[in-house]
Amino acid sequence: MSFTEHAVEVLRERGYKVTRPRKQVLEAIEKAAGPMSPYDIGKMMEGKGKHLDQVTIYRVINLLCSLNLVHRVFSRGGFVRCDLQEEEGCHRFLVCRGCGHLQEFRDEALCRQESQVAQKLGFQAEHHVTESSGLC
Amino acid sequence: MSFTEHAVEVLRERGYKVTRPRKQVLEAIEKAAGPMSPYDIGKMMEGKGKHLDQVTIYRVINLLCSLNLVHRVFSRGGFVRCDLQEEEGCHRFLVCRGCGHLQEFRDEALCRQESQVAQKLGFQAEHHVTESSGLC
DNA sequence: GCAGTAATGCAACACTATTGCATTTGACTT
DNA sequence: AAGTCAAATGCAATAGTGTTGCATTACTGC
Repeated sequence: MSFTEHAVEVLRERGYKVTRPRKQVLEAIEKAAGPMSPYDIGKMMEGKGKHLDQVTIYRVINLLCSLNLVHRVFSRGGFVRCDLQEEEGCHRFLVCRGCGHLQEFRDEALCRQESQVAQKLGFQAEHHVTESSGLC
Repeated sequence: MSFTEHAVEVLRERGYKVTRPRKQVLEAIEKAAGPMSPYDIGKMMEGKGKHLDQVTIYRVINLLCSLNLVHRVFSRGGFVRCDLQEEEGCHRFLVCRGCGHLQEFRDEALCRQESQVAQKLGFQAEHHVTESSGLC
């Protein structure tokens, strides 16, 4: 099952309508090589002769983020598909400053340790996002 | 020695001129309760009757970032003073989703472990940024 | 196919960020 | 204390990011 197909199922399960714009945004993100900004998606659609309003794109992306179907990559100013839905609360990106390659992964131990250190500082952590840059 | 005073010394040491705009941006960030965006800084200055061009603010902030004097907080869209210059390559923020309180800290062990996990994935990490949300 | 609501499109607006070029000014010399 | 000059700023222009309110459209369930 493709990323988009899976996401469509999640939308349905949660009671959200499966609309043309939502499918288009999902497909754009699925096919993209790297993070896509809302603007990128709009331009891509325009290029294909299918106009999508930017406001709609923002709203769709917000929804997809809240459903953990896509993740924002801060350091790249865009969004990527998320294929690691099992766990929540923690995700990490490796971003290569050479080729731009991006890899997402999770690590339970790291996540636990992070929360522990936060706790020692009097903080109840719920969610961690780590972005590492370097060379792949 | 205040944050601004220290930063001014660093600028001088590194051969950068100590200008009125640079001091103003430093003071704005020093006094701020939370992260300041370039726009915030511009408005703050305007409020005090001291105009500062936005382009200048962006350029000053870029310089301060490159000198590790301020850090960007992605999840808040702003910049905070950095008082932990000793180590480089790794920094972490705890952001309280209740009161908005922000705390920066470092943890060598966590940083090492992160790099190790990255290495196992074939990635030579140079820099990590983690932002954790939760409750303080 | 129809009804009703959720979602979209549009208009408008505010903030983020960058480039090129003319002008100014801080640091250094004398 | 005044002069030099490269570095830094200000301005104009431009493009991308992100949000709100409201009228219209189109999915979903019947």
